[in-house]
Amino acid sequence: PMNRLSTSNGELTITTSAGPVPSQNLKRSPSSLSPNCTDSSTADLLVDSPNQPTINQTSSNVVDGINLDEIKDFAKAFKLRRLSLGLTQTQVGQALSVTEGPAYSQSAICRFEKLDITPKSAQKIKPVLERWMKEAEESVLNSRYKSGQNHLTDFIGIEPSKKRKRRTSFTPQALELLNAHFERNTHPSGTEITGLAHQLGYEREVIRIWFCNKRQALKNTVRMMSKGMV
Amino acid sequence: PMNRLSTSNGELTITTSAGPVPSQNLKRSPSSLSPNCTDSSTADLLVDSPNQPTINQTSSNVVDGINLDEIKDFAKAFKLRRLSLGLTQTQVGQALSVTEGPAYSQSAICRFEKLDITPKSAQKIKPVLERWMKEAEESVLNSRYKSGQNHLTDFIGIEPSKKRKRRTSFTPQALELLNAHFERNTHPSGTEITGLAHQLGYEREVIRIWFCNKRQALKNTVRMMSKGMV
DNA sequence: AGCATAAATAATAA
DNA sequence: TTATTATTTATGCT
Repeated sequence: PMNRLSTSNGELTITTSAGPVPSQNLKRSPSSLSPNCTDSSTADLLVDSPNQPTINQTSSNVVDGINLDEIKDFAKAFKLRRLSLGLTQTQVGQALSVTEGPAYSQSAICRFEKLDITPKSAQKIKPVLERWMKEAEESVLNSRYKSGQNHLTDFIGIEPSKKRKRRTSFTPQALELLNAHFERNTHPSGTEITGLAHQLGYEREVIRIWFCNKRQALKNTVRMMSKGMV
Repeated sequence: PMNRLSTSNGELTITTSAGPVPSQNLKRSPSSLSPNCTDSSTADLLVDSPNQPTINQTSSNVVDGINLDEIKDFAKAFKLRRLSLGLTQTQVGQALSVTEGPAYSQSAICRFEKLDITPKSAQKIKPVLERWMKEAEESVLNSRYKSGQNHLTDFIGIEPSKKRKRRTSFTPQALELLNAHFERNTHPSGTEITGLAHQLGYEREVIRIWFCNKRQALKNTVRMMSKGMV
């Protein structure tokens, strides 16, 4: 059947700050070039002894004196906390390589959360993640008592989430003009559209689409009103 | 400065079940054909009154007698809960269209979470989402006392967590051909994709995705080069 | 160590 | 609503 985790924890209480949800983002690890075939690696985290089963492959609860249930619970809690902080695996990984040295890639975080690692490896990483989680929490808590601006940023050590490229947004002036036009004529000619675009400094296509969507909206409004839904 | 939410909530307590984290998944809305210019839409949720600012654009706390802070808090809580249940926007959307009628697409959920909607719209959707969240919670709680297998499935109404597709690896020959195509045309037509897929012996979808990712990579490269990061 | 990139999710343009 | 793009996550490989 489904490979279910044998975990059996009860509740998990999450405390999240009031601050602005630092919405996910951050340019991915520069897919820069120079694929230097890192030879000087120490690849210890993910490979300790050959062919050891990963945690999610084992069914027992204790292996080599390591409490797997505890690790499973922690992994879940960690992920949830990460999400509640609005952070990506990449961000955490980057933060960690600053704090803890360069051994915590996005991949490593991913594998830990999925428990796609051996018990020994997990045991080794766990305290690092615990420490980080604790600090992250404090950082968030602090922000509550400080300026109100949360300081997770300092903590992360990187630019916080550059905004995703925003879709075109029209200025109120532009909207005014567009709406005025729309009232006169919901189907402007190609020439008119070009004129508007030029006059307002938007791409012609953007203006064209605006009229499409506007007509759609009008149609919906009419329909709703006729249904008494508005 | 940053557009911060003016929310001021305190804690948020999340209770998560023990069950297997229903890892995210679910095929996206079939990228099927027939780009029928849906005219018969009902698009009511997103358009109530013309040019009303969306919630995240307004700074006040109460508009039209609607408590925006409350909605903001709820939106956050909703997202967190959704994540803690391991559900995607798509899944919630699908579940809702079964329960509540066909007006809750992934996009709608996305917009609600981002508060990229007008207060009125939000007010209209909120109770639906609240109800759903409440039920989802109960469903999870129940599972604890029952067989141990959680019944969120019944509730969601869809297959839970299809396994992630195995990562395809392309042969050097295939890559050569694909790259050659890409250089000629980064946006192959449906027919071309089908042809390539057939010729190379891969699934059509795999080839389609390859081009998506390739375009993405190209864009990233260009962006970096223009920033002198390369 | 951990990159490169396939696959999946979220957001947005059309 | 649907199609596609923007971003994140996961994994094959060495």
